[in-house]
Amino acid sequence: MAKVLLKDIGQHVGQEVTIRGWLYNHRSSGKIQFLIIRDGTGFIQGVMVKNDVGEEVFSLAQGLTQETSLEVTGHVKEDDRSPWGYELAISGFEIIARAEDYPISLKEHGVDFLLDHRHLWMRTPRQVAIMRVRDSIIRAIRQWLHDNGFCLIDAPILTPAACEGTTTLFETDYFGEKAYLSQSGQLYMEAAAMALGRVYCFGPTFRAEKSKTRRHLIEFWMMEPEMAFVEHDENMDIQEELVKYVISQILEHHKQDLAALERDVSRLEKIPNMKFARITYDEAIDFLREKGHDIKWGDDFGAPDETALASHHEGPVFVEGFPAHIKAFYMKPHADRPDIVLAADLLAPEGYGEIIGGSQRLDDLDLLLKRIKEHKLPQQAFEWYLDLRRYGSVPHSGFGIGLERLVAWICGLDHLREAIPFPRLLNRIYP
RNA sequence: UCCUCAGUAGCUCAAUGGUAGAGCAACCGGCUGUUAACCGGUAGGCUGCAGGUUCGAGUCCUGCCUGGGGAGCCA
Repeated sequence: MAKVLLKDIGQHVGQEVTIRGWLYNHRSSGKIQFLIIRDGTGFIQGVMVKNDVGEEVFSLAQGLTQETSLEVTGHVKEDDRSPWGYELAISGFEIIARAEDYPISLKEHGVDFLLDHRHLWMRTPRQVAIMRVRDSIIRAIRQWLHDNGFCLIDAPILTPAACEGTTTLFETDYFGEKAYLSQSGQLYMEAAAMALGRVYCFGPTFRAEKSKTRRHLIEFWMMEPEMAFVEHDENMDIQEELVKYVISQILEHHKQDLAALERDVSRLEKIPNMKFARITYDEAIDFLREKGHDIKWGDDFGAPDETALASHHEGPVFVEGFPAHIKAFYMKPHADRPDIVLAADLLAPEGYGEIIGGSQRLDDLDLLLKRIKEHKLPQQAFEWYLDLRRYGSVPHSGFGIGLERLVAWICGLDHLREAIPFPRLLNRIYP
């Protein structure tokens, strides 16, 4: 008997097959039962008729509970009455393990309850769709980077000091010395870019901030490309191409998942063929002041500011040329205007906020030393980083993509916690 | 840290200061095409915790705890 995955069930119409999975839902009538079975790759409606399987099998099936694991044998048929297009006319089944009192019903649940049961919540169709899209987003980014000459370089997770020195770090004990969980692999990528030219890292990052909004996670995944001999404008060109490639790949391969998520794809479909808007920080401030926002030159954007800027554009928008004092120490100043830096944030449309932050890096040793002092950073911890400027410094640029924000935008999620399998949130580390 | 909302059955929610209820899930029964099936029945509660006001508190007051949404910060 052929053991078949549900994603391939269409190739077995007319055949007797065996499937293995879990009971998603069960409806019964006096002499006919409907068993909705999922196996991780798809769903199918199993139909069991009392006259076909006999009294004993039929009554055993009556007592099946939600999420009981099963091996089911039957005849595959096309049928429009099934929501999945195919049906299995069940001839027999075996219980692998009976589930007791499954907590997640098909009705609505609250956020707190679902997060406490994330390990089971994952089984629901919506969450499965998100995880599949997430997987493909990661693959698409890797594919594009690989095709464009980038080499994957893994950055360390345990680090001796703050990479950027600003945000709060998770402290841990490193054989009697203080160590910190990485909040960025960027500085290490700069070293790697001097070795291999074009590199990137992809790993978890940790921010011990008391952030409690839909746009924040304590632990999230970031992709950080870094490129030697690439300057500010080309940096943005590369980001734009990468984002367009990812969107087009997901639209091509995940129509069904996006439909399951009830994602309106009409706005996404325009992205690959459009030119991303680029505005300067100066223009952004003027625009926001015209709109009545309480902001002046030199201020950083708040969430409502970002939303206003993004909603004024149909697609993603780059904001470039930020005041130096609100940005990180390693960013290169503009040649004619030393008060601003060659940095750009990419804001996603539809209120999803900043998905990429990038900049050209400061390649001048003396200026970098000065910035480290200004930011009151321990110079000794950055000696290796300063070496990159001592031994053949070159212009270079890079950026960081927040994976979960990209997933949330593409899937149309209203909270980042659904964009990662096991979210770490403020005061929540279970399960 | 601040602002704001909430906490009642396993889950989602009701209940003018006056005997704590429904739907779903569980269990029992009915139904040959169900689509979060439907119909009938059974069981299920120290109303987040601690005080207070009151003849009487799920409801009003105070404090605490837990969680949601937002701000700041960021990807």
